[in-house]
Amino acid sequence: MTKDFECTQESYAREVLRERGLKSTAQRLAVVHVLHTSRKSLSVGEVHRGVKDMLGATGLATIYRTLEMFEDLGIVKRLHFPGGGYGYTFSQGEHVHHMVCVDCRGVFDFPECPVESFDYASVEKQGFRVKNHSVQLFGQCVKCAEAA
Amino acid sequence: MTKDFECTQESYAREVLRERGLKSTAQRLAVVHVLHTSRKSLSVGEVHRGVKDMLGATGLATIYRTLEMFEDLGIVKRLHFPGGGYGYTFSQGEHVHHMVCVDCRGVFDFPECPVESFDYASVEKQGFRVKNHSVQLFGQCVKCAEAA
DNA sequence: GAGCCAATTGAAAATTATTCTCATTTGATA
DNA sequence: TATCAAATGAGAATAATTTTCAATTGGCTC
Repeated sequence: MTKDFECTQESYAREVLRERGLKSTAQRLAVVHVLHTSRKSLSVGEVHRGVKDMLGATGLATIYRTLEMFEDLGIVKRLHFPGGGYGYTFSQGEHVHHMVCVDCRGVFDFPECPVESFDYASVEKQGFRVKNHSVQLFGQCVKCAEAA
Repeated sequence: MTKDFECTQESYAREVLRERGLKSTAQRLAVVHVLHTSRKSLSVGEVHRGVKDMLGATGLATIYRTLEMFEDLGIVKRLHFPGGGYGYTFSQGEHVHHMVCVDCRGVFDFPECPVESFDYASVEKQGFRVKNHSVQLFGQCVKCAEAA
């Protein structure tokens, strides 16, 4: 693996992997590169294609394995679309939520957490202990709005 | 179809279907019954099993078709679990969000919307027009907490 | 820099999930 | 109760995901 594509995001991934005793393989770093240079969320197949463009023949199973593992490590987020289907987006572990354009599947961050100030009292009095949450906004980005 | 299982939820579904010129078939009403009498979200397969228990042999394709259609009609909601996979829960069209127990996949409603008071300004100044949103809380319900 | 070893990968098979097709059945309406 | 478009069932077809296992490779040590 040359250093052609090295950047903050990859160093971050390397670091997280190293901490866990996992290897920073060319395939894994390519997944990071493909995802973080894309402004839209990518399907498994799209990530696969991107990685193949960088490295040549790459097993699809590796992509599945990597994405699942990265999700556990907080390196990527899986976003689900209203009509079904899902995609992955790069995520540097921070608490960030996403807006997804339902037309182009573009992903836009919003760092404020709308749920943060929410009073869980009413909810927790049922005895439910909230561990984490998922918030996604859906709509249309500027470009797609103009195109329509 | 006997009236054995008739109830508010089914009348509601009948009504929605009629409004759209769709038929209230035994299979569709059974899907409603199975989902709304379950306190946990059900996978496609679980809905299928439930419907077969009520009606006998039923095509799996019908279950897929029905659930997809019901989602469009707002009669059911599809919930995605953190580790992957998803399930359906009955939903009477109201704006309700859900807490999902990650152990038993039980579903608990919370009618207040944590996102309602959120100020979209920061987000919309990027030109993104928010159309709708998805909020899910994950955690542990009382029973599963006690069992653990 | 070479050698070692467990971790990782690729390729294909296996499994699982989902959609499609089309002949048959059924609900809603008259 | 006759009619007919809508809906279903069964299974084939397709797509998505996981598993298996031999071959490769990254990160160490020397």
